[in-house]
Amino acid sequence: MPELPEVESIRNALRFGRGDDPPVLGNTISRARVLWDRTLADPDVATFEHLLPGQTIQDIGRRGKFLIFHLSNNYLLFHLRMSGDMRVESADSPIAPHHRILIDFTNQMRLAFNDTRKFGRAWLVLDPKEVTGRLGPEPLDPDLTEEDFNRRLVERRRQLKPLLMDQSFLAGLGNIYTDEALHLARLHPLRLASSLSPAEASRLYTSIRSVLEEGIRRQGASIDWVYRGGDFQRFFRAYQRTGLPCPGCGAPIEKITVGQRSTHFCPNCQKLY
DNA sequence: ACGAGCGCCTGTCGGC
DNA sequence: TGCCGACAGGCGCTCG
Repeated sequence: MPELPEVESIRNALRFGRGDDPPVLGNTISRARVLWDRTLADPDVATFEHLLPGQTIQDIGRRGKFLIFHLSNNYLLFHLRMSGDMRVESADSPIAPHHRILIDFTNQMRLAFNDTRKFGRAWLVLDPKEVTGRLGPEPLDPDLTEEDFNRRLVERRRQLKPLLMDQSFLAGLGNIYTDEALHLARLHPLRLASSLSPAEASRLYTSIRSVLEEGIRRQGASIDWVYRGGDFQRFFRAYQRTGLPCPGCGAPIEKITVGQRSTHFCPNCQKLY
């Protein structure tokens, strides 16, 4: 579900508002309710609901695919996994299907974590590194240089697709943006990272940044039945384009399975050897 | 270190 | 129309 650009778009909507939705930055929490216990990873429900009221949202950040609320005394983290979403609504509106956690504010608004498939998780902690400590670097971090990335890449003897989706290697890519980055870089998803030439590694570095930046610019992708407002799906080069012409050469896009995930690529532009 | 399989969940879609 | 399997933006676990 949401990958880095979608989480970043949600973060921006919560900070600055979007459409009719007001921002929640600066709001003070009046009440917290957990409607599906397993959504809360830590602490227990009673402690969570007790600690939140009175705290103010001082900032809203992101690390990889984690959304991070900086509160007065704690950090509140969400991982949206496959179907999670954040909704801002009136505090007295009816509880919609699949709402899992509700956070009411003193201004009569409410933040709802809606998650059809129940894979999403929330944490309330003193230090966000308790949750995000094992993540790899941020792909768009200016401090992540091409040299750093290429060095870490070619020392791994692993297929590119699963490596790029490994959050401890790089934080934020999922199935969509991995396929898009590999297509833009003209690299086969099964290529071993250690086999890349310096030029190929550089192409991958540039392509990852390019597709993530475009995703953010288009406010993410809206696919399946989970509409999020973004329209990056209209500009996919490979993802979910099986049989459609490659934007580079016109050959039909192929779909294979890699690491249990559907993988889309152009057999002409992205050769294995 | 790495890949494969599975579990966790609900909903949609296509084929029969 | 109804049923049934495949599949879906993720990740943690076990097992070779």
